[in-house]
This record gives sequence, structure tokens and C-alpha cells, in this order.
Amino acid sequence: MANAVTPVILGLLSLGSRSGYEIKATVDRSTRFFWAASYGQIYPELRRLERDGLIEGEDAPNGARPRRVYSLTQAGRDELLAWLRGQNVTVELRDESLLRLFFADALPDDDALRLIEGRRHGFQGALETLREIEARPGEDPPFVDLVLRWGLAYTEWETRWCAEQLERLRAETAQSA
Amino acid sequence: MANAVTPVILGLLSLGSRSGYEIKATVDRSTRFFWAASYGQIYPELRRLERDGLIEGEDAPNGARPRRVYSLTQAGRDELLAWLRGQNVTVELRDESLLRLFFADALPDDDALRLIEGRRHGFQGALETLREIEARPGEDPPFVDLVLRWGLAYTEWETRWCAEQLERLRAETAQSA
DNA sequence: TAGTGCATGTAATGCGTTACATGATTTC
DNA sequence: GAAATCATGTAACGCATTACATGCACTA
Repeated sequence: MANAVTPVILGLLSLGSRSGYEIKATVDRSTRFFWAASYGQIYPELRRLERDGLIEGEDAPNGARPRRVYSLTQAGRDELLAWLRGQNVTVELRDESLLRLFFADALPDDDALRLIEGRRHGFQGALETLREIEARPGEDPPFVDLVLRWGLAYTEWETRWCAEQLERLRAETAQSA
Repeated sequence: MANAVTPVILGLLSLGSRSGYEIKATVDRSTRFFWAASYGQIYPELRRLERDGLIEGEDAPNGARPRRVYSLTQAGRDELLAWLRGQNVTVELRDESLLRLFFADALPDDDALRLIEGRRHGFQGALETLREIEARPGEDPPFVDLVLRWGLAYTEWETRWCAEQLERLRAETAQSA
């Protein structure tokens, strides 16, 4: 896979033909939570993939508005399958709120607790976003649905963790006071 | 904060003076799971921070081997506190195994299940790494310890999630067979 | 007719990783 | 004596984000 956006493009096209714009829109309400992509990656990569025969583009304008819809070729499907079977579990996380918490010993107790409260609040918001996105069961392909449910479960777990720690820490400070 | 490595440097120095090399080593067995940093970021940033008066360097060679140990200035501590109190919960995730799972409808059932099994295995490995790192309680400052326990709890949650999904999916395919 | 959404694209910029270079010291 | 670790640093490269530009179509 040439770069980070390649598997997303091939993968989304395996679920149905799409334009670059639609790929971006789909990413923004699905994979972006664990795999983001921008126009600056998508459009050049679409041309490269077409040039290399992994996808095929077809002009499908809306009136005078140009539009190009891409679909997977057999070579593209093979490439996708090869990648899907690949190993390697690279999980990269960039969690600023966790970094703050890590250094919270520099803060007065109250402010440190506020950090956890802020984290809980952030995940609470994400949870609401996900619940809005949540499709009716059966709407999405099974594994798309599975990953959506992963998102819900993960976000719930995070909010719960924050709530538990807050409770525990408040009990401890109350005891030592 | 000028760039991504700045808060890590200020934060780690708030826990004690360190050289650039030691900062990197500490990052690699603590924050790297949610906030990585490389030499290419650390050394230039140390010079910048010293120039701006947020940290202070002192030569502390080991024999003929040069070494420079940095510590926080008051201005640096103020900057750190300001950042710690800042809002914003940017959680960026890059999880390739989850992306694979998302597109697993393109695979035969068996291979798709293997993906989950592979994910479980990866988190299992991470769990063992974390358990080796795990310090005796009381060794680390409270919030450093809290985040380490977050890592353990999170990794355990992920392995559990995988196991549950495997069980459920196996039961379903057995039923429909 | 003004604003929003559809649709494609690129240029600049900034950033981080990787790889390399150098040399001292400690350990086996 | 070799290998690993300590210690500092930089250059090149690739990459992704951001911002901008353009213009059509629909809707309020």
C-alpha cells in the first residue's frame, strides 16, 4: 500500500462505487474516528490508483457539473484482499487529554480532577455524535456495523473509566481531608 | 505550545531534570503509547526552549562524554500549567487493525474472524509489555500511575472486546451452518 | 439572490520519522 | 575485544494538513 489513504479508498470502493467527494464524506462520518483522510491525499491518490489499474474512473456529471465515479478493478480487489490478510497491529494514539492527565501532578488536586471531568465530557460528546450516526441495524454491512459498535462500546468504556476514577479520587481526598 | 513535543518536554522536566537522551528514553516507556516523540523533535526543541527561557541547560558530562541536563524555569512551569489547564480533547487514533475489520466484509468469514483474533493477539502482547513496565505502586507520582493503570485497563478492555465478538460471531455462524 | 452543498483540485507549509554520523563508556 | 548503551545531533525525505481557487446546482 503506497500510503495511508490507499486502503481506505480501495476498501470504500469495495462497498460500492463513489466519487472522490463521496469518499471524503464517507470517511468523515465513519473511519475518521480511527483513520482520517483529506482531499489533499484522496484526489492525487485516485489518479495514481487509476493509472496503476487498481481502480477505474467513469465520468458521471450532474448536468454541467463534472463528476467522476470510481470503481474497483479485479487488480484492485486483489490488492485489497492482500492488505486485509496482512498482519501488523499498528495502533497509534495521540491523546492530548491523556498527556495532560499524565502530568497532572503539577496541578492542585481540584484542577487535576477537572481534567478528568473534561475528559469525561469530551467522550460524552463523542458518544452523542456516534449515537446520531448510528444506523438502524441491518443498514450497514456486518463488519461496518461491528466497527461502529466498537466505537460506541469504546466511548462508553472511556466515559465509565473517567467516572470511576473521579469517584475514587474524590473519596480519597475526602478521607484525607 | 510550539509543537507536539513541547508539552512532553516541559511535563517530563516538571518531574525532574533530564538530558535529551533521558527524555527520549522516558517517553519510550511511558507516554509513547499515547504520545510519541523522536530525537529529531526533541533536540531542536530543547535548544529553542532554552533560548526562550522556558528551560535551563547545564553541562553535566560523564568523563569525556558530553551531556547536558535541562530543568524547568519558572516561566517554563507557568507555560506548563497554562497548557495543563487548557481545554480541548483531541483524540486522534490510527488503528490499522480496526480499518481492516471495517472492510472485512470483503473477506470470507474465516479470514474475517482471523482478523479479530489477530487484533486480540496484538493487544495481548501490549498487555504483557505494560505489565512488565508496571512499577510497584507508590513508585511513580499518582497521576503517572493513574495513566499507567489506564493503559492496563484499556488494553484489557480491548482484549475482552475481541474475545466477546469472536465468541458471538462463532456462535452465529455455527447456528446458520 | 444569497447561502449551502456538490465537486474537483493544487500549492504551500509544516511536521515528524528515518537514517545516518560521531564518539565515549560500560559490560560481557 | 566486541557489543551494547550512553549521548548528541542533523539532513533528507515523505507525508498530511491547511488553505485556497473555481464553478455548478439547489433551496429558502
